[in-house]
Amino acid sequence: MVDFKKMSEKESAILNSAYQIFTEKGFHNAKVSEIAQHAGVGKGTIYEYYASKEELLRGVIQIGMLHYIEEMKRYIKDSNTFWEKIENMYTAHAYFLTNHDAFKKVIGDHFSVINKEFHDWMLIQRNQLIELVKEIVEEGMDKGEIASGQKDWTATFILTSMMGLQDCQDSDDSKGKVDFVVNILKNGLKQRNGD
Amino acid sequence: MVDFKKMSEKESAILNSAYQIFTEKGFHNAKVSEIAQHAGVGKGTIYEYYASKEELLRGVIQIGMLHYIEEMKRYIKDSNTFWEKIENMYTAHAYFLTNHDAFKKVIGDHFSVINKEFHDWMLIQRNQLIELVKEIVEEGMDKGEIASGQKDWTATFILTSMMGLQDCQDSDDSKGKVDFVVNILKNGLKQRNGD
Amino acid sequence: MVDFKKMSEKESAILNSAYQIFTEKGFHNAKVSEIAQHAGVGKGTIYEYYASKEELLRGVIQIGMLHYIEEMKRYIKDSNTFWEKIENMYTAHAYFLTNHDAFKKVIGDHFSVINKEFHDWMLIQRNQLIELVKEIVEEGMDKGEIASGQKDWTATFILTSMMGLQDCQDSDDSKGKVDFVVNILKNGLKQRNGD
Amino acid sequence: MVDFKKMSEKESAILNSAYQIFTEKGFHNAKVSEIAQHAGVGKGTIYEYYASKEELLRGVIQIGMLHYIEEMKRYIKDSNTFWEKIENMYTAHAYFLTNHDAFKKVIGDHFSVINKEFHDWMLIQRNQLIELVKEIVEEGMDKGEIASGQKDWTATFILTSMMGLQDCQDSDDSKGKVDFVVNILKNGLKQRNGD
DNA sequence: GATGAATGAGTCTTCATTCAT
DNA sequence: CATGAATGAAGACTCATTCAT
Repeated sequence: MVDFKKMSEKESAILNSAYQIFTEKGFHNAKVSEIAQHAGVGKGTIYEYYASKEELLRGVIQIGMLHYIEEMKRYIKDSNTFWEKIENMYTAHAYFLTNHDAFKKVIGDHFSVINKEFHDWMLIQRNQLIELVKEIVEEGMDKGEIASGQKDWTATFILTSMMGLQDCQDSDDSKGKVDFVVNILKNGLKQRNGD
Repeated sequence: MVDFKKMSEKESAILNSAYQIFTEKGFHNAKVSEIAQHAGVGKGTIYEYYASKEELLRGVIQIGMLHYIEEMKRYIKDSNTFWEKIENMYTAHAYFLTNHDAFKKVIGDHFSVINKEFHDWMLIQRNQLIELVKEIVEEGMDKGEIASGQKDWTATFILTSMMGLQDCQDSDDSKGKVDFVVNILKNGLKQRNGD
Repeated sequence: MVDFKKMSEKESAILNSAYQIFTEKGFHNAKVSEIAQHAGVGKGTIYEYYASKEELLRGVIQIGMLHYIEEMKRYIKDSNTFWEKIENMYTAHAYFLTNHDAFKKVIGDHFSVINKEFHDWMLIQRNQLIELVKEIVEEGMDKGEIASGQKDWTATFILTSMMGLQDCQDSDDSKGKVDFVVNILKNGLKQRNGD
Repeated sequence: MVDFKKMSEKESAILNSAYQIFTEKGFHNAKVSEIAQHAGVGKGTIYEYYASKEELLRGVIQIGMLHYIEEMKRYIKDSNTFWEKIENMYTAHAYFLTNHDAFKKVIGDHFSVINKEFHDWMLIQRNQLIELVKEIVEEGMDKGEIASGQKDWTATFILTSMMGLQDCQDSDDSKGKVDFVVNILKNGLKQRNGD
């Protein structure tokens, strides 16, 4: 999955196994002994390279992030226009996630502690939200308030944009950001006649 | 923080304390005994209401989610146009997060297992990404490729939009979605003369 | 099962339920709350009659023992000869155990902590012993060393007699007792011509 | 007490300590930590060898049973006649119990949950029974219905024989067994003139 | 008397970490 | 360097018992 240069074969094996086990089970449910076994090394050997389980997690994430950002930069390097860069960056992101699928779980999914039943419940909640937005989108498209097109993607885009509002600090700040984002959306989604 | 009707005072206290401790320390580092103490009840009392620590987490998240979605619906109810709805929804989201600040941590932040030092490192990584995008944005604005304005917000918006690409399944799917999103961005961020 | 006079209906219900639950699950795995529920009373009510769970167990056993001994005496009362008495006593014992089947579990079976798999293993061990004795018995019958007859019962009888040797204190004591018991067996099992 | 070959010193120590603590306090009142301390090992070490406290109990009993049966077989091996075998078996049994005194407690005594006061009460109950039988025996000897001799032992033997009637399934079954056992007794205990 | 919500002492079990080999 | 047997701190969970109603 993740390949590293300048790293002993053992360390590389450890990091790879850690990556896999962490992504599969989550940090707390992953056992050092399991990682060791998976890597084909002794438990103690891991501590030759990493001072603690947390240090190991950091190793995994660092490697992942470095690769991610490197890849991002590599994709952008040969682009000239803004839109080329953005498009390439997005492509790199999508590509990275597709090929390092599990990685996002280390970064984003902490629900491994939760059983499947509940996880499904969470998705239902999320879907409720998406449905809510999809209805609004559908109505908007019908009335011609926004450009017709992929309803699902549009709803997802709207929802995703909303998630960017996480760091508002006060009412004014949030008002400003909401305006800003909604304005972009307005332009982005409005009826386009030709282009 | 979270207020519940139809719930014994004790259960409400437990849920509130659980909410607080979970958001402060993360699920795995939160101790049931600590939650009990914080709620001013005995350890055993928690188990009268919730069969396990996980069940308790679910209780916390469920309540949070229900409130979140309820609030969302309430804000939208009296809106007529698409853009009113969207704006209100965004406002509700920002408002909710501002007022239930810690909640997003239960849902989105799993880095509580990680010490501050490392957390900072993560932010630096993230900032690297933002800086990368900010540079692109700046250049784009300078060259007139996109409308001038809030550089930070624009970069964040671009980054956030990118995060919505998480569920691509194959190369074609990702290509389509990238195109879709970039197109919206193009329209959303392009030079607007008049409006 | 067990009926008691001079006892409130509630106490009687509690004792009966305790008897049942204790015999089903063993003392430690029986929960006071379960007994209360089974008896149709509140948990606290049990403590009105019995100071503790142990006290309750004592109540159950005492009642059981009293009945057992009473019954024994009742059966013997009208017998005249030694052998009538013995026979009646044995009959009473067998009858009691058949009708208070579970009671012996409280008294004799402490393996409720052990899962089925292991319990079966224990029985196999016991059977090994019985088989061992049965072989000896068979051989003895074939050679005419003992009277022919029920092999199983004979083996069981021999084994049971052996169990009576539990309280030997030293080598001499045990020697004496072994001699004593074996002598009775010799006479009891030897070829009988006529009777 | 129990000696084992092919077993690490640590495991042997654990098993011995478990044996001792279990026999002293009973399974439920024995604490794993206490066993560990007694064995001079860490609590966790026990779990290196035995998956659970129950597994440990099984280990203790299995070893005990294996030794018991082995010893039994060893004693019998060189015997030729039926009565030699029986005598040797009985001797082995008595010997085993004398030397592994506590073992019978793990197997047969579950009253460790009960305090001394009550345990004594139980013995009194048992003695009542013995007294009852002793009286009958005495009378029988006086009247010449049975051979004179050790009254105590005779009473115990009779009582022990009775305990073998535990597995009767119905009235007929019990009748048959009672007859069978009483008949052996009749022959075993009757007046022997010469021998 | 009767109740059951509340309690918290008590224990098994896990697992990251160490260190002698 | 590599190992894995040994460790013990830490914490979820149980359930007998209490006591206000």
